[in-house]
Amino acid sequence: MAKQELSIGALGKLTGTKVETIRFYEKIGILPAPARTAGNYRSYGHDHVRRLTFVRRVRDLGFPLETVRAMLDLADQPDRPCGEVDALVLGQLNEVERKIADLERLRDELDRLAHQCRRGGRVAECRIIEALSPHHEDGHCCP
Amino acid sequence: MAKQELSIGALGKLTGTKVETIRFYEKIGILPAPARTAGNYRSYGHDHVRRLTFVRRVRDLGFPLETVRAMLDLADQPDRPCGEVDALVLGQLNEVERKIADLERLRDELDRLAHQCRRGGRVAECRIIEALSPHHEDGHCCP
DNA sequence: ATGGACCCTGGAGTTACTACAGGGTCAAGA
DNA sequence: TCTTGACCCTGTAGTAACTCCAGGGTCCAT
Repeated sequence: MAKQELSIGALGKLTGTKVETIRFYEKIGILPAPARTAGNYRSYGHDHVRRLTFVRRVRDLGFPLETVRAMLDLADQPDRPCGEVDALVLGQLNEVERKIADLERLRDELDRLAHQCRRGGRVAECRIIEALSPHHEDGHCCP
Repeated sequence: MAKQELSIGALGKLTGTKVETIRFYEKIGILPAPARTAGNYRSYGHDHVRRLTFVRRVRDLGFPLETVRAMLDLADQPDRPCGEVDALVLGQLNEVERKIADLERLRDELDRLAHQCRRGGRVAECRIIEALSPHHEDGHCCP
């Protein structure tokens, strides 16, 4: 395989992705089909690494593939009328901020648990459910 | 339905959860089976609201049900030997912090896009993929 | 007493992977 | 040169976490 070019297995290792998942992303159009070697092996370049890393991270943050696709479209052709882009960007900004807030509450409680553990040898009380309960600005509920 | 008690539809609305999903969580043991009315309707109380809200939020943050289950177990019986609990808590603390870092980079780029849009009428350039690419401490890859 | 909104169970469909089965490619070593 | 083990190919089937639908019962406001 030519220098700079990666086999599917190498790409998988670099990005923490299963080989089957990479082929799946190609099939559904999330990743562009790469060049092939003489022996019909897929051959990836650095932009594939970046794109796949992005996809995997956004998925790991709980966004569906549909959202990933919208973000990739934005990156692929950013010179589109602003109205189209704006609602998308603002909506996602909103969701990102909600997730950050939830994760911070989760982190604080996990932190507390870790310290409590180290002191008493037992956890004794765990408020992890309360950390992400109603009252903390409800987010997506209640009419 | 007695005061304080909710039908499955009401619980769904309160927590932003589909009725079918609630029944699914009951079947796989994430939510305890609630009391039934004379007419065989499920009847939920306030602890169900809190528990389900927690489950939905943790899922929305990209954690699998297996992790949700582990967290719920921790909440249900926190008085367990610390060694057991510690690895779990620290591992999750780690993941939570990685997610927060990724979300903050995503937020910064979305923010930039929103402002760029408002100024030029076009987005012109979008670095959203770069925001979650390698280099930014790789996270879960590279041997 | 009846029509519409809501509930029940059980089973099929969807999304996003994940794991084979059956076979070809390739580099290293006997 | 030949072989053998690691890796690749396509295609299909299985899994996780929902989501939808069919066929039927409950509830209550008119």
